[in-house]
Parts: sequence; C-alpha cells; structure tokens
Amino acid sequence: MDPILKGLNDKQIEAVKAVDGPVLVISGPGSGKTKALTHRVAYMMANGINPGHILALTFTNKASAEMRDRIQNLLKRRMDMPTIGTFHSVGLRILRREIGALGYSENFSISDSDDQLALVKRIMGELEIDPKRYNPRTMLNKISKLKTALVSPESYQPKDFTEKLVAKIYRLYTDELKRMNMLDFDDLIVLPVRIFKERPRVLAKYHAQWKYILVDEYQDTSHDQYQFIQLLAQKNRNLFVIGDDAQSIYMFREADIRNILNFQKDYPDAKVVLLEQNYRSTQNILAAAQGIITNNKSQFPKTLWTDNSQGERIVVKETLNERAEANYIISQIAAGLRQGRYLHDFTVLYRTHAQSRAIEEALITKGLPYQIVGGIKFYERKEIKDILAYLRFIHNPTDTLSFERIYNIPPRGLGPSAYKKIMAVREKNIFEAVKKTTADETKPDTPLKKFQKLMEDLRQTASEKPLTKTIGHIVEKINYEEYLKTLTVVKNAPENLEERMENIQELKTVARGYDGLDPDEGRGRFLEEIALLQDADRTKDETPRVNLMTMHSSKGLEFPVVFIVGMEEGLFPHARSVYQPHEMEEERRLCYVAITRAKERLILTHTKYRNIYGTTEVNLPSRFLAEMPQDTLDYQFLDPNGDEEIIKYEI
DNA sequence: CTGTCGTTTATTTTT
DNA sequence: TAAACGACAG
Repeated sequence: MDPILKGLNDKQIEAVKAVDGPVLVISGPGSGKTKALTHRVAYMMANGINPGHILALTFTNKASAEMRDRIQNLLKRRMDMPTIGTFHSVGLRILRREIGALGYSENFSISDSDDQLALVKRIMGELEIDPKRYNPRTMLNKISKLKTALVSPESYQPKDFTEKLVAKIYRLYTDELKRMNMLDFDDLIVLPVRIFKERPRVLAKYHAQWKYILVDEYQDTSHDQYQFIQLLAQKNRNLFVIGDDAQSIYMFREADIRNILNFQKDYPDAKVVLLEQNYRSTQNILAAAQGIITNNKSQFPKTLWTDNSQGERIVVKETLNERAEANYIISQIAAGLRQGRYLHDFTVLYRTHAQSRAIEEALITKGLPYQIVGGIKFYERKEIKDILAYLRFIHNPTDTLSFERIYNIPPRGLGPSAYKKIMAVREKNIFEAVKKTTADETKPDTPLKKFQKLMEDLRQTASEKPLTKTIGHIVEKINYEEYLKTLTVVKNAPENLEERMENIQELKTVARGYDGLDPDEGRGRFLEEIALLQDADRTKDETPRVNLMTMHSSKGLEFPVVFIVGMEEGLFPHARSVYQPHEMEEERRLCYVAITRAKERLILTHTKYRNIYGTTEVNLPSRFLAEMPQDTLDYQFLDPNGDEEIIKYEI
C-alpha cells in the first residue's frame, strides 16, 4: 500500500484516491477532514501530478498554513508546493496579473471594512440621506450582498424606494473606489470572476495551470466564490470539495449552503464520500449533537459514529445569575486542575462577546490566566490603523479614505472645512490637491501647510529608507506617543499607552521582513499582505491559559473540556434569529458546532437571571437542551437557597 | 476647530 | 452598561 495512505480509514482512502473528476466529501466534525485533504494532495504529488497544477482554496490563512505544513511533512523529499491559499489571496494573485483588463492600474490598494463604511457614509452625506433613517452599515451590507451575488450597479433593478437609494449609493461607491484605485474584499473574488467571464483566453490560461482544484469548507462558499470555482474547474472537471453542511454557520456573511447541497446536481457524475467516523468526542457528546441537528430540515443525511467510549453525561447546570455561572465554571476548572488537567484544556464558549465579561472578571479574581480568541483583532486597533493609514496614504496618494483618517490625527487644526477645500480641487491625487490648496493660502504657517510639509518629509523618507525606519519616522514626526497619552489620560488608562506602543513595536517586527526590499516595493507588499491578514501571528508566551471565545470562532478546534454558557432562550438561540426559520436552523448548526468541540467533558450552563444591557432578564432554558437525548444529560438545578451558590463555589 | 454632553443602540465575522 | 455618534457651545 502507498505509505501515504497509512493510518487512514477506508472512507478517507476513498476520498484521497479519487483524484480525477468531481468529488464531494461530507466530513462530520472530528472525522479527519484536514487529514483527508492533506493526504490527498500529498498522494497526488507522490503519484506524479505536477504540484504546479494543483490549487487548494481555504477560507483562512491559518487553514492554508496548516495545510501547507502538513503536506510538507508527508512528503519524502522536498518538492515544489502547490498553490495553497485563501480565496482572497488567490483572487489577489490573479488580479495582480490581470487587473489591467479592467482599467485599474497595478498599484491598487485594498480597503478594509472601516474604509468601506467611511466611504458609504461620505456618499450618503453627499446625497443628503439621513443616516438615522438609513443605517450606513445596513446599506453597505446590501451593497456587499449585491456584489457577492454578482449583481453590478448596471444590472441592478431596484424595486422600491430603499432599493433605489441602495442602487444610487452602490453606483457611487463603485465609481469612487475605482477613482481611488482601490478594491474592497468582495472585489478580490468578483473581479477575477468578471475577467474570467469576459476574457476566455485569460481563463484558458488558468485552466492550463490549475488542473486540479480542492476547496476546503465548501459549505461556506458564497455565490461569487462558487462562480469562481466553477469557472476555474469547468474545463478539467477535477474538482474536489470538502465540507459539512451541518457546520454552515456563516450564512449571515453570504455563505450559501445550497452550494454544497446541490453539488451533485452540478456534477451528476460526482463521487460522494461521507466521513462519518468521529475520532474526537465521546458517544454521549456525539449523541447530543446528533439529537440537535436532526431538528433541521435541509441537510445531507449522515450518521456520526465513534469507537470512543460512552463517556460521562453532559452536565446541564442552572445558576442564579451570570456571576454564579462564572463562579461555577471556575469551580469546575479548579476541580479539573486537581485531577491533572491543564488550564488550556478548558474552553468557554459563548454566543456573544458581551458574555465574556463576567467570566473574565471571575478568572481575574481567582488569578487564573486566560486568553480571548478572536475579539479585537491586531490590525483593527486604532494605533495600528492610524500608522497603517499614514503608510497607505504615502503609498497611494489617491487613497482619500486613508487621508480622511489621518489628516487630523493627531489633531493639528484641520477640520471639515479644510477637508472640503481639498476635495473641491482634487483630481485624483490628494497630495497634489493639498499642494494646490496651500498655494492659495497667504499666511506662512497654516495647519495645512504644516501638514503638507510633514507629508513631503514622510514621503521622502518612505521612498529612501527601509520600512521599519519609515514607521519609526512617522511615529516620531507626528508625535504619536504624545497623542496617545492625551487619549489614555482622558480614559484614565495609562497601561493602555504601554500596550499601544508595544503594538506599534509589533507592527515594526512584521515590517522588518520587508526591509530588505526596495522601499516602494516592500511597502506595497507589506500593505497588501496585511490587508489579507486579520490577525498577526504574535509570538505568545507559552503559559497555559483558559480559552474564551465565541462559538463561531471555535469552529475547527477541539478541547478536552468545553463549557457552553448562556444556554437560554433569547441568547442562544439569539432573539434575533427566533422568528426566521432559516436563521433558527443556523443557530442550531452553531449549537452543533459548539457541542462537537468537546472531546471528553461538556458542561452547559444557563442562568435564572441575567443582566443584559443593565437590566435583569429572566430567561427560559434554551430549547436546544430539550432537543438533546435526555439520557445523555445530567441536570443540576438551582438550589432553592440560590444565594449560597456564590460562596459554595469558592476555591 | 475642539471638547463635552446627551442620545441611541445593542449577534455571529474565515477575508 | 457602555460605546459610539451627532449636536452644540466655547
């Protein structure tokens, strides 16, 4: 037997060996999906398929990196690696070569979601649309929805008044982005699709290159991603998709579960493999998960099974309030630690970020180290965004969004009126517009003139010095630390200042990798790369910590002991999902995902009283509890003398 | 232009 | 509860 197939079960082997033609693999939680995927790629390479002909698409950088690592480890000798990347990075790679066809210039930059929102707000301001009546965020969502549905501003047929507004904003939004030579995230998929459709010869080039295509997390693909895949795969038809419809939890982000459900319609000759053996969880945990998910209508029929032991019952614990809930969790962690578990064996999952507060407070009181996974991302921090905005404006002076961000940060006496003046005379290049505006000013040292001089100086440095030097120079020249001080003094949080300066240091560490390049090119690559990175790989210390995260961020992970807190109607399922059946089903899948993170021990908690937005709510236990087979559960109801709870759990 | 004050609103978010 | 935003006075 091929050594690469060793350690795989029959189904996994089937998935690995079906190299030619369309293949759909439905992989249950803990069924060795990544194993199947990576072994398949290694198998293909070991059997003479040119790695250059293989394209593997993932959703996250993390998944890409893991796949690359594991494939490398499977190979006997060093070989060229296939193209492995996120949808967006592969889209970007294509655009870098092909975007000329659409009339953009090649030094385009990529806007982040804050930029997008700022742009929509600006446009709505110009159109005098009341942002209270029409939420800019909602409008942006609608635009993004249209884009992912591949509806262009030209082809959009608005029906009612609101849609007509959306159409207007959408059109201006698109024009303005193009004018700034900027792309949004959606464009990284949508534009390659357009090029493929309009330029068969370009598409043919990619057909010749990528003859084998693999897609991870196929259930999460949106319509544009679906088109992207279909176009690339239509010639050779060697399309391997793997995923789990039951774990689709990103519908709200345009994931279209029909893509996976209809794969066999798209490819009637598709080979279908079900990975149903679970290597992760106890029988009880699996039974609970299965019990939940069977309440959903549309899904791929499958039954998970495991050779693992039955395991202990799932604890359903009722507590008085969220403080007692947190204390209970800590008591359970303490008990686990006494039995030899480590802090990182424990994970607390919640539906909304707001719920982490009570848990954190309890952990801090008891001095237990923890880490929040997800939450505020590195590149979303103000100090990072500020510095990056300077870099982006230096790099692309047509980027009015970055200009908008920095022209008065730190405060230098520039405001809306100065901004209007500049925008009035702008062609494309804002830096030139600033020059034009200052030319009319008679006084010698106006704030705008100072700004102009500052930017000239920064641009000079940026074009000559390595990237880290430039960053240091920016921070120094704009007196950024002083500015941060004024911010943190107001909020009375000096520890914040230190942390923020450390973050800037961290940014420099990332930038160092580009110092060796030509300054302009290095800056470009740096900005491009971090546009696609949502979190920096910061080298964390190795202290074991309790993990806290939303159920969404837990997808793909596993832990010996999992707590799911807030198992209450209104919270989980979330109140906003209850009335829409398809949203209710998504909540249920989320529950399925959360439960199946647990390997050995699962504890579900709900409270009688919960403080929410400052008012106390009385919540019923979540309906999901009733949907689990009751013989897998161990109910622990609230002691009638509820007050004692908090004391009882002291450790 | 800047800072303060009151009002509003509140999921999840791989890029 | 608290953050985020817009209105308004200095």
